Formats: sequence, C-alpha cells, structure tokens
Amino acid sequence: MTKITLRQLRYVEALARTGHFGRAAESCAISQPALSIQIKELEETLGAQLFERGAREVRPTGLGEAVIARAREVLRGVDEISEMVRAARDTLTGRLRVGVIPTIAPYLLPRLLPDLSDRFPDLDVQIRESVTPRLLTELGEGRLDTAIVALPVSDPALQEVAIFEEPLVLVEPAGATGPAPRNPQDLAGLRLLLLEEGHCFRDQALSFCNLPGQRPREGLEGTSLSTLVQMVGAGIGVTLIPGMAVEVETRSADVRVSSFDAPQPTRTIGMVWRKNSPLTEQFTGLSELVLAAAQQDATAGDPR
Amino acid sequence: MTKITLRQLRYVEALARTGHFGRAAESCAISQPALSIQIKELEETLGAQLFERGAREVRPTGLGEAVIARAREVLRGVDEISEMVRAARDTLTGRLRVGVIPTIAPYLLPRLLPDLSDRFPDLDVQIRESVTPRLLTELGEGRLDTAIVALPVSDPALQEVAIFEEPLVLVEPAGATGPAPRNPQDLAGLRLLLLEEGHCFRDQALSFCNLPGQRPREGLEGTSLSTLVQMVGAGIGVTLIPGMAVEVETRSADVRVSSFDAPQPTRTIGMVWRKNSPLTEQFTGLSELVLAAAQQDATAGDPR
DNA sequence: TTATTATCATAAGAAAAAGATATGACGAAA
DNA sequence: TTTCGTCATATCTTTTTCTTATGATAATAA
Repeated sequence: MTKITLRQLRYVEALARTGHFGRAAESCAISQPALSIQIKELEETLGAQLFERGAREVRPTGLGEAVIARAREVLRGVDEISEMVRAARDTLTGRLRVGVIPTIAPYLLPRLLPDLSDRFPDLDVQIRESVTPRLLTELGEGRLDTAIVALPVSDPALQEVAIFEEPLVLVEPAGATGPAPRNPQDLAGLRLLLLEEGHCFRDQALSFCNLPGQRPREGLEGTSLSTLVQMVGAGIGVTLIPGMAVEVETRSADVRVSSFDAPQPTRTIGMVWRKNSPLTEQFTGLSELVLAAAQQDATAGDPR
Repeated sequence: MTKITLRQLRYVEALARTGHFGRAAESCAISQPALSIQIKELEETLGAQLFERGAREVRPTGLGEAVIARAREVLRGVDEISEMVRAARDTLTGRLRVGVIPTIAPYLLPRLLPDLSDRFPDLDVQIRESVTPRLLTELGEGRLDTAIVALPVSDPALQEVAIFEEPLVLVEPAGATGPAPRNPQDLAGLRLLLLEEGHCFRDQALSFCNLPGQRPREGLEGTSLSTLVQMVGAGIGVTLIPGMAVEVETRSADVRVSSFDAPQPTRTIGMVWRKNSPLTEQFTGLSELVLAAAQQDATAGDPR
C-alpha cells in the first residue's frame, strides 16, 4: 500500500475547488493527465472513490467531501508550519532557557528582562540561577540554551563571547579608620569575607588578593553578596563585590565602598552557548542587550 | 522554493522520536543518507535549522520543537483521512439525500427510517418529498443521492432497480350499493377522484381506467391520497390508491376497499441513482431494506 | 597522544515517481 | 450524425528519491 502524499491532497483540493480536471491542473501548474493520475492513485490507496466523474461535471462523493475537508485542514497545518518558521526566523520565539550565575543575576536581570520582553514579545524566557559548573553541564545536556557567566569557561564545545569588564570593589565598614585600601597589599591583616565554595567570584576575589603572595586571614563565608555586605556593615570584616552589585547591595548597609588603583581587579562577563547551536546570530544580538542593560548601571564596567 | 512534503514531515517526526539519524532512518525503512537529505532539504525550504547536530546526540532546536509538534498534528490528520475512509468504505456514512414521491413517502418511511438508522447509525438521512420529475432533476444535479419512485423512469444517466410490485385498489364509499367493481369496465359511470396533475400515480390510475377505452367521468382532484379517501368517505366518488396506503388512509374513513380481478393493476416501485455514482453497491443493499420495510405491510405487494 | 568508534554529511549512480505530449473513449450538444 | 468538451490511458522524459560508498568530525579507548 502506497502512502498518501501532500501533493495528492493539494490536487484533490484544487479539483474540489474547480470541479474540473483541466482547470484544477492549470491551477496546480501541471498537465491534466498528471492531475488525473494523482487523484486516481489517491483513490486507489484509500480504496474509495472521492469524485464522481460526470461528462458534464466533477462532483465530490459524500466521502469525498469529508476527505476534502480534512485535506484542507492538513494543508492549512502545513502552511502554518511555514508561517511559523518565517515568523520565528530572525527573532527569538518560544522558550529560551538562560542560565545566570548568582553574582550577576540579581543585578542584571531587573534591567535585562524588561528590555528582552520588549524586544522579543513572544519569547518565553526561563532563568536558571546557579554556579558556573552546573550551568555548563546543563548547557551541554541541552537543558539550557545559553548562559551568562564570568569568562573564560574554556569548554571546547562551547562558544563564548565577552560582553564587558566588571571591576571588583572593596566594601568596608562605614566607620573604618584611615585611608581606603588602594591595592591588594593594603588588604593584608583585614578579615576578608568570601562567598562559599563553588562560586567563581570567590576564586576571582581570592586570586586578586593572592597576587602579591600574601594570604588574607581566614575569612568567614557568606551564601550571597547580600549577606557579605550585611556582615561588613556589622563590622565583621571587609569584602569584595562586583561593580554591578554596588548600587543594590550598599543601599541599605552602613558601609564604605572604594575601588582599587590600576591595575584594577576585574572579571569578564560574557555569554556562552553550544558551538553547534543554530541561534548563534540571535545570541550575539542578545549579548548586545546584556551590555546595554549592564551599562544602565554606571558602576558596572566597560564593554569588551 | 520547493514545497514541503509529507515524507519530510514523517522523517522529521522519526528523527525527533529517535534523536538519531541512523535509527530514524531504520524506523522509516530507508538509508541514513536518504533521511539526512530530506531533513536538510526541509530545513532549506524553511530557511531555518530544526535540529542541532551534536557528535553525541541530535536535539531539536526551539523552533524545531514547534515544527515537530505541528508536523505530528499534520501526520495525525492524514492518518485520520485513511481511517475515516476505511470506516466509511462499506457502510453508508455522512449524509444521504433520498428523494421519495408523495404517494410512497407517508407509508414507507415510518417503517424504513427506523430500519435504516438501525443499520447505519452514523447516517444522516435527508428526505426530499416531491413528484418524480423534480426528484429526477435534483438527482441529475447531484442534489439527491437516490430516489424511491415508480418505475420506469427511462433516464439513460440513471440506474434503476425494481423493488416490488404494488397493486392499486379501489376505494368506495362504505355505503356503496351492489357488488364491488372487479375490473376497469365496472368503473364506468362512477365519479373517479384523482390526484392533481404532476403525480405519476394519477397517470397510472388513469391508464388503468383507460385500458378498455372508456373514459371515466370528469373527476374532482385532490392534493393527496388522504384527501381523496376523505372525499370518497363523504360520498363524492370513488378513487384508486396504492396498496401501501390502505392501512393508513382507510383507518379513519368510512369507506370500502376492494381489489381488482387479475390482471390486477399494479405499479412498480423502485430506486434510481446516477449510473456513475460510486454508491451502487450500498444502494443495492438499501433497496433490500426498502423491500423489507414494504413487506411489513401485508397489503403492499410482491417483490420483483 | 594516537587509534578506534560512532555518527552525520556528501557523492555518484540506480530506481522510482511525477510530469508532458499525444491520443483514445464517451457522453452532451449541435 | 457529427462535433465538442472532458477525462482516461500510453509512452517517453524529467525530476525526485533512494542506495552504496566514502569522507569528516568528535568522543572514547588504548
């Protein structure tokens, strides 16, 4: 038993519409015999006659009417596939699963998400907030489409683009005496508060402090930047936070914020996605949106 | 721009289901390159990538997911066409438009219709009651599927089957004096009531009476057999009615019914449909149902 | 690292499907 | 009856689809 083809359904539709083999063929831009044969073949595969051929006119049978109605639905469905794709081709549509690390998410997303739904109204953005290794795993497994993280990630299967350089700034208790520290060496002897293990920002902060070789005193750990800043406000120690976090986190805390002398410590914020993702172009566009969102915050940093 | 084919959608579905070109091809009983090419061609005609090819796995893109969902709907629709046809092939389904002449309809249909909906539960029977010429016109125009009429109709485009022979019986006022008429000659001098022009039964009655050459007295005309019998009951004259009508029409009228000597006058009841109708087989079966319904009435007549 | 394996893409020729032109059959209209 | 309109059939050509063989690439194993 041969299979029904869309071509046959298109011809059936034309024949139903025109009621005339010749004109139906013309409307399909083929010869009349070609159409006759396709109709006949469909009737044979179905095992039932769809049209009653009179000398004067061609009429669908009762069953034919039902088939034609169905065929029209099917053809419309196929057209909709084309339309759907055309509509979605250059714009992001459907579901976009974005991973963001915790030291970026609370500061970037409030600015990014409105822009995003403004630019792509039909986009259903799903945010996954987690530490870099987990995000990369999920990205690799296809459970995320892209992620906003600190670079580099150095995964050969992933494409990464840098978006901007974000400075690390120092947070001290408001009542700190003396001049603000201007470089890593000045941190010696201060109690440095860090995020707990797993956060890349912890490593970045540590690596800045470790630069001159002197290890900071064993610090307390916090689960979020917010917690760290609150701890600083309570006079427990000092901490480093990324520029973007300053505005939000120091608003309600009694702390002093200061930046370092050049070479300023920074981290590189960027986006990653699977190299074989077909959305490369859209992701690149998306990264510009991220930059724009970041730059709404003057303290965020400089584009790369 | 080439056109989307069902084949492509079937392959897309298989690829989505298996997540593997090789296994998808196997499930479609083709080679892997054949499937690869069809997928590629669909992606090209759509102008968008539907699957992300990893070395390890094949994943639908976001857009691909949407297309696959649609494709499944389309394929299901096509399957439903097959199922629909298969279900309808040997049984009558959908709408059946039946024409019946007025001198049959009121007596046959009350018996036929229950049998019919019993036998074909999904059949939507539409009855058109009219005189033979109009029924034949509508049949020719495709506005009726079949008609139950008195034969012959002698239309070369129509197929006719005789179902049964129905006797014509005489209806006299109940108080009629003397013996009942036994043959056409006995009708001479009686006032014969006839249906109005257009009814074939009028012509049949007339032709019976005319046989011996003597013309019946100019009779009054009635619009229905029911009217005629009532008129007879009122003593206005006599009339002929078909056997099937006896039970219904003489129940509430004060009349005497008698049949004629052999050769009894009869009319042939049969079915007609367009010769090129694909439902010939079903109509033949239907004619048996008509016969069965007619025979429930003992006075109806004999099968042909 | 290097070899191996798994997997998808590409190429070239073979098979199948679809199309065109020419022609036949048949009923309707003249 | 002849002619015309219409759909079916036949034959050949073109296009599409398929298969087999082979190449490229990345993950896995040695």
